[in-house]
Amino acid sequence: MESLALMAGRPRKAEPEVALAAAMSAFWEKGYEGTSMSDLTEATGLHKASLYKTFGDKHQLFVSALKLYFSKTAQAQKVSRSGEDSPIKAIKKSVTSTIDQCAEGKGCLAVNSLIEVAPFDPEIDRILKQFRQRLENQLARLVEEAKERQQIPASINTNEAVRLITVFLHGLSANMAAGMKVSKARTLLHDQLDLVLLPKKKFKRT
Amino acid sequence: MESLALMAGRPRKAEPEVALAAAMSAFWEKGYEGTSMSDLTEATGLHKASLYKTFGDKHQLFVSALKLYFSKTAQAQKVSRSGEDSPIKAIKKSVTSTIDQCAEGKGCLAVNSLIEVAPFDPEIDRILKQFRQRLENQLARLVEEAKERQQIPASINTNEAVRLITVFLHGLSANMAAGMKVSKARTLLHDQLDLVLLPKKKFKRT
DNA sequence: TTTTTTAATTAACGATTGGTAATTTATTGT
DNA sequence: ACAATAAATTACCAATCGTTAATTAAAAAA
Repeated sequence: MESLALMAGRPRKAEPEVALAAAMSAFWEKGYEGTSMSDLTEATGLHKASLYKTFGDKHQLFVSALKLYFSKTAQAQKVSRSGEDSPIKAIKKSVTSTIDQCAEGKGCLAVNSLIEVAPFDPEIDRILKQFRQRLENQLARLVEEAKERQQIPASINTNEAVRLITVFLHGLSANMAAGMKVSKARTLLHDQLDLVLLPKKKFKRT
Repeated sequence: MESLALMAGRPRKAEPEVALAAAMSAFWEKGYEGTSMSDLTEATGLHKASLYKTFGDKHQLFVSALKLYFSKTAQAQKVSRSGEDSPIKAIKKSVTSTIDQCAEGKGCLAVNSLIEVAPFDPEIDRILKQFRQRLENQLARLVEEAKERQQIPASINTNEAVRLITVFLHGLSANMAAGMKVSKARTLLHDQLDLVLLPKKKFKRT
């Protein structure tokens, strides 16, 4: 059985990959509970029974959609910082691409799910934690590189800096879900990056 | 008809205020769509029909619960900073009380709603924006006071500082909804406050 | 005691939910 | 032409959703 070759049986209306991408968009826009099977059939162009046959039940479909979201996000970050030699610029490009992906009042599927489904769904919780760890490791590596190249002070605590950035990203995502403009989010993000990655000066308190 | 006096008719099983508080907890824990009318009857001890008679439909009940949440939050902040003369300490106490309220893996009802319902519900969106504005005005006032007392440098942009704090708070709330410990959140919050309210030093980039 | 008032309770409404079985349509292999 | 295969399609399932009407229970007022 060849992958590209002709197969027996009635030909499918849509490739599973594009149907999954459509399902991902639906979940992203309306949330897990907010997306009904009818919404999914409308989004994918497939009928209920076909969805169940191809992807299993709603939960399994959501898991697949979430994983697709992660791979797309990771690839977008990779692309956005490709060819960038400066670690600190790579950080900026990487996190900015995350923000850009949150456009159109949808926020970030990962953060939305963090609030909406993770508290009641151990499997989703595990997947989200895993993805978050990958993102944080990636950022930590770049911070360490920036230190080595003396772009930022060596006194900075890498893990703390990474946490301050990712938590802030989550906050931006929440606000973008409720309509914050991309331009506003980018400005705030760059302010935060400067704050976190540049050293502070002693200041006498009264 | 006196407010505290006896009224004709069968006595009610629970005061509307305590029923509303119970409904608020239910929405807080499970979200708007995730909380069914059955959940609400169980939480309040009232039957469906009584809930409709007392609070209107589910949406009106949610609006009332959200407003109760705001008044409780505002009061908690007020109490936590009462008697505190130092503006900068008042800021810390105020925002820390917000974090403390997010305990037990529920996050903050306002941030949860920001993601889950605001994008599809103009009325909730308006209420949330209004509440957010009140919180930001409160913080801005304290930041200005801190400047006047020279606790923080006058060079700080008040609105920007306030935004960096509130967005970070939203990020913390999202993470606490998914299980981040209160102690961890408090540590990160204090790091962020120091970052935002203390001046940065010039650093030579390569 | 009877009337009035208010809330509790029961029962039911149509619509929608996630999920399946049975059947039909369209293609490949023999 | 005739199976074999795989997907589309239709119809349907029990359960739950938010919501409401009708009735019953318990108190105050007459």
